[in-house]
Amino acid sequence: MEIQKTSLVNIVIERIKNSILENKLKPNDKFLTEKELTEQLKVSRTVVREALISLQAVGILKIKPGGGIYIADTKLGTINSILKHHYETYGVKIRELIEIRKVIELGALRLIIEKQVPLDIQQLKEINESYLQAITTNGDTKKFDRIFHQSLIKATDNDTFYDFSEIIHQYFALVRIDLTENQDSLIESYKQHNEIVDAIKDNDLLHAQKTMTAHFEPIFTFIKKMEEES
Amino acid sequence: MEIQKTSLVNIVIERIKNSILENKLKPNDKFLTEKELTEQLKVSRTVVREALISLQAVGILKIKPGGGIYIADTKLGTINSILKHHYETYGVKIRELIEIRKVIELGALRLIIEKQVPLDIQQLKEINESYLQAITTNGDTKKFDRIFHQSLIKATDNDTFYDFSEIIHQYFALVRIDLTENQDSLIESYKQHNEIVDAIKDNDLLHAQKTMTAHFEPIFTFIKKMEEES
DNA sequence: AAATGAAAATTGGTCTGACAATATTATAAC
DNA sequence: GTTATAATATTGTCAGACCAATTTTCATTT
Repeated sequence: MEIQKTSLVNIVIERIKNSILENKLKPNDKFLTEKELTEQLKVSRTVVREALISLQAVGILKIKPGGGIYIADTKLGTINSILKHHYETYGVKIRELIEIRKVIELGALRLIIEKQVPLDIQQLKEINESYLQAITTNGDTKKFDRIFHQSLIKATDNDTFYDFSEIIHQYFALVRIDLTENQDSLIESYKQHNEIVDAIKDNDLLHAQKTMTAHFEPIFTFIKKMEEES
Repeated sequence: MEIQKTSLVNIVIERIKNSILENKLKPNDKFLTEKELTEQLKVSRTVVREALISLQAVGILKIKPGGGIYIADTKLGTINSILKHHYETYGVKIRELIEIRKVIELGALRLIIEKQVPLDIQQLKEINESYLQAITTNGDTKKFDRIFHQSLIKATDNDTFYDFSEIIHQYFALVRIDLTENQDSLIESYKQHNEIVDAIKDNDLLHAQKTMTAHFEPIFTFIKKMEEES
């Protein structure tokens, strides 16, 4: 007997959601005001407000004090706060998150090669060269490393996969991890990036995945050491 | 300048979250009542209610009319409504979701074998036998198929991976897909299940993944046919 | 003493009206 | 035309009231 009691607020929430879909409203579009909603839906302002706040909480609407109500522009962004709570509440292990990242990256390689998606090899190489330059000039290495891996995920021609990958990444960002990387290990990463791209070009999934696995090795040994110390 | 103006409601939300963490409240624990919160936090009932509703929307609290406020027991469950919106708003392709499922399942096999987690082979076999019985007696085949795959994910010794896998599964459940399966194809699935288990037992990752890939083949061809028709 | 059931108290749901804080728009001054 | 200021619109917060659902209390019955 899992019957949901339909409160007025829930009804209003559904109506608003439908209204958004029916009117094909896009992110940052202006929505109706509280006043308009109370008049159209013929419910109290209280109910309207609670519905709006609820929809804002799950990232569908964005309420601007004094400025009106808008369609939120974050695709799956509000999941962040939920993940934060999940992370704080349940004892999430760093190792778990890294394993998931590895699954995603290896999976991306498989999708790219198996599906034979058109891939801009040159662009990947260029990103990696920027990565190298950041390494040699003490630049923002993490930025270009992230762009490289993001590009791989994007290349899978699977937007939903990319969205979830981003979620995992943001989840991962909750964890402070101080992996001190010296220049040598960074250059090794650079070489691995190139090796992965070449393997993709050659449709050599095994080689690509093997290199990616090696790419993950340092962080796994780091985690293992951390776990042993604690 | 992305400074968030801290409305009273947001402050109350943070306080309540902290309160939950500090008091180490667990799912289904009873929380404070609206009255108690208004008195403790010295804000109006309106603010308290809007904060509570917001926290309910993201799956942290559960409000029972007349019965009080409780800590919600859904780990990442409330993400569902967000995913539903995501699915309805952005044109999510079924193919994308299946590809993600494949990445997860293949990743699970890798984790199981590479990490050499202790695995109850016998139990997996038994689940699969229940699957076979369901096939031959026109029983609930989907149920046991799901249990089998769930067990594999669980066996990775990675709770977070399992949680995300469940999210994807629930996302997938949004899609109505009528893949008519005859007895023969179901029995083929049963055999593949067994083959996968045996491959795991033999630490043969390649074989396990190859079989799993074959296991996914029917649904991919089905999707391809669907896409061609539309 | 235990079980039943009605009454009372508690708790969340909705409504109304008011005023404050913020953002937008219109107006006036230059 | 631009800028500064005032007026308006919109969301934020508050208070009080009543309704609906649940829980508790307690008298009644067995």
